[in-house]
Amino acid sequence: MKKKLPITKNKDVVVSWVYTWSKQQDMSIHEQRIVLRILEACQAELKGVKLKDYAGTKRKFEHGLWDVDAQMHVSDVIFSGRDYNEIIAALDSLAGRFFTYEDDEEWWKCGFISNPKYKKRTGIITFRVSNDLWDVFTKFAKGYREFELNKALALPTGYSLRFYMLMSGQVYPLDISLENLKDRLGIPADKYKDKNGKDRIDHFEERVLKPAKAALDESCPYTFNYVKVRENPNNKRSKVTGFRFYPVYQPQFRDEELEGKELQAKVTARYQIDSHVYE
DNA sequence: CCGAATTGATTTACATAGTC
DNA sequence: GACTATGTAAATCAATTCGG
Repeated sequence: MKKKLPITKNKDVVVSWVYTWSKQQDMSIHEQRIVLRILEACQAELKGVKLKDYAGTKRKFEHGLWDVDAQMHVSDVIFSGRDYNEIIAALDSLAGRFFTYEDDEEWWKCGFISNPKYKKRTGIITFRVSNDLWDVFTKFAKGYREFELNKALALPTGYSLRFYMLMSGQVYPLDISLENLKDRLGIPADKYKDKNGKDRIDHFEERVLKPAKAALDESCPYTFNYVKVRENPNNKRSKVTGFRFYPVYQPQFRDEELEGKELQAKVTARYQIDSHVYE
């Protein structure tokens, strides 16, 4: 029986992503990197780079019947030092997380990864990614250019990535309270406040909003503008309670449109391989 | 009573000092 | 050096008071 793969507009996938990701606020930076490495592999695949040859010998992503077998080196996830307790903690935690997908047609849920392994002393980690999840990742990766992905990997904070996820597919302006925004970005509620507990909007803007916006402006298909939302909208000096984000679509950075045909061919080719196996 | 000036409160921009 | 916390002055609006 041929498995019906979800055929959904990229936008829907991205929305699904945002939804899921927003629930992963406590995901550690190492877990995030693992997820991003998977995304990276999806992009490589989209670009037609054979996974086997991708990034040297240590990294492998091989398609199986139900899963993608992934192999990488600890240094792909943990940049400084190599404490295997850390990588085990990250794999363990990530294996306990679930991705939920929903569109008009179907609903499903699966773990981010399964069968995580760490070979001691070699620094090699392996795990499996479900084909369903891989498909979603692939579609998401289409909207996220490689350059920016690398930047996200390097960012210890990952704010820009979260903003991207927040704004992708967003059509209307989005109001978010300061508390909610901090929550979504994984910033402790008491950060960016002075000792009296008052918000320092200036710092928040400087350290969080501006860098994220700058990163997205530079290379992403979706970015945003924002204005401050005040307690009393008529009073320009009243307290800032949140922000209103205006999504900005930058089609010049959307390679899906330009290379759409090529990408479609690549993806379809793999689908056909999968289909063949299923039948 | 009504508008103008003063006072008060609050936010922001800029600066400075401390920390890893 | 990058980041954080704190301080201070300028900006600016709301409320109050003043003068006619």
